[in-house]
Amino acid sequence: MKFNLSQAEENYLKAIYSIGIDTGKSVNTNQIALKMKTKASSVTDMVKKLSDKGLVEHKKYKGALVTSKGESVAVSTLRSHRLWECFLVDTLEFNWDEVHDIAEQLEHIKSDSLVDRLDQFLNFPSYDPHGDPIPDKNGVIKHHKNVMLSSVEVGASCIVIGVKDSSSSFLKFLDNASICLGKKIKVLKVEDFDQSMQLEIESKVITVSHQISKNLYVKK
Amino acid sequence: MKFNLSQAEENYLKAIYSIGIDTGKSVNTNQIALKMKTKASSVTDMVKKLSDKGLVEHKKYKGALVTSKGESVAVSTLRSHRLWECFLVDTLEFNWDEVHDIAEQLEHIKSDSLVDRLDQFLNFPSYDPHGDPIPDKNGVIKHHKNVMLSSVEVGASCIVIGVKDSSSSFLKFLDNASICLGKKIKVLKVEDFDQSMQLEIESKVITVSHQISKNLYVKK
DNA sequence: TAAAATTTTTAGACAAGTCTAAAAATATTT
DNA sequence: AAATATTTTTAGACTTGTCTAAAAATTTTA
Ligand SMILES: [Mn+2]
Ligand SMILES: [Mn+2]
Ligand SMILES: [Mn+2]
Ligand SMILES: [Mn+2]
Repeated sequence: MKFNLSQAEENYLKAIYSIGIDTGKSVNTNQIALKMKTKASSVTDMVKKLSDKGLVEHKKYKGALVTSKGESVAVSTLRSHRLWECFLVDTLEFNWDEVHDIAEQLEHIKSDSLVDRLDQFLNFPSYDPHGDPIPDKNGVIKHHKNVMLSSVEVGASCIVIGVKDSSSSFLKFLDNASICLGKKIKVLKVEDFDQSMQLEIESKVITVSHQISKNLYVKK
Repeated sequence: MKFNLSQAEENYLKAIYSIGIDTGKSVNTNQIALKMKTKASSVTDMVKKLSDKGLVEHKKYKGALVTSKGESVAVSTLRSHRLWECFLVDTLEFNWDEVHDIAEQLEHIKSDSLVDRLDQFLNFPSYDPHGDPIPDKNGVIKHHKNVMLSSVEVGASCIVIGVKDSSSSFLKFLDNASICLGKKIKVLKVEDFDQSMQLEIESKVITVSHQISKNLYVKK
């Protein structure tokens, strides 16, 4: 498929696709406006345009969903974004909290083979530096199971496999707490009052708020 | 210095800077329009805008020249462009005729440290895949001496160090003729009528037009 | 140096993407 | 079910970068 979309169009499609994945339902104008940090009226304009191009399905006053064409654009933009993040962290040695804004630009570079060559150079990584799965060349994604640290029961251990929020401030907090992907965490206690958790990480004990624990993906 | 320029502004500055370097004189509206593949009226608009921002010096009807501020933008864009071309050829193994259009996009990525990290990863290359010098972090460029193959006398030998035209069609021609950077060429004969040259390259003899020989930089 | 040719600028228009303010539709409360 | 609140769309405006056509300035030619 050969689309020629602007960066704005690609960004909107990514936003609509990812909100749609999260919620399963049709995506509201205001949700898109929130994610895109823009006004509802701008969203309406763009949704109309994407609808004209057959990239989203839109019913007036009822929200939008990406079509399969729109999904393929969104997924390939995500693939590009995540591969560039790998490159920035693994090859150029950026910290994981520094790469999002740069990847946000790099994901829009137009080239038939650039992303595939990058993929090959990086040895076909499955996950980006924040634990998000990287779609393959054909757009196939291995979604992970969405187990949050906050839902792990007292006494159980788990391994960090991703972050839900990848804001710089959250990632820096994790750096400070020496929490990174692959780290083993044991849940010692959950406070009834505010659901803060006492954790054992490498024989050190720390306490984290619910806000923190519900933004960490874990397995096992 | 902290400018926040659009891609269009950066491209115009590169164009005005490089025409200015070639000719030494003030750069005409039509020359810029030709290089930018746009209309003279669009150039006038943009030059006015760049002039308002102190990036070019413009006298009505008399052409434009980059200021030192404008030069520093142009040079840092060139640096970015050429480093990305190195990356594409050396790291991602693109052919030298495939990289210009991609670098034309990559050069505009905004980041404080991206280009410097790329420079380091590539081990501070001095020249891009077409033999063009790469400005250092401080904007210092080692211009090479602009000796064209066409000016080499009969009987003399030289080494290819760059191409003037880096269009895909020229580069593909060179690939076919097994001419690449570093290759040794001996001039066997120059035809009086059309200045075509008979060359010896790795004990093979080929004939090239003046068009070709005046687009190859050589040394020695 | 006056006429002709060329170059450059201005004037006015358009597309993309955004915004504010107001109108219309939908959802929630009473 | 009517009134109220919220969400969404429309209307109109603005910015950036482009274009065509016409006017103005400069350069070349005679
Ligand atoms: Mn990111
Ligand atoms: Mn990521
Ligand atoms: Mn180039
Ligand atoms: Mn080059």
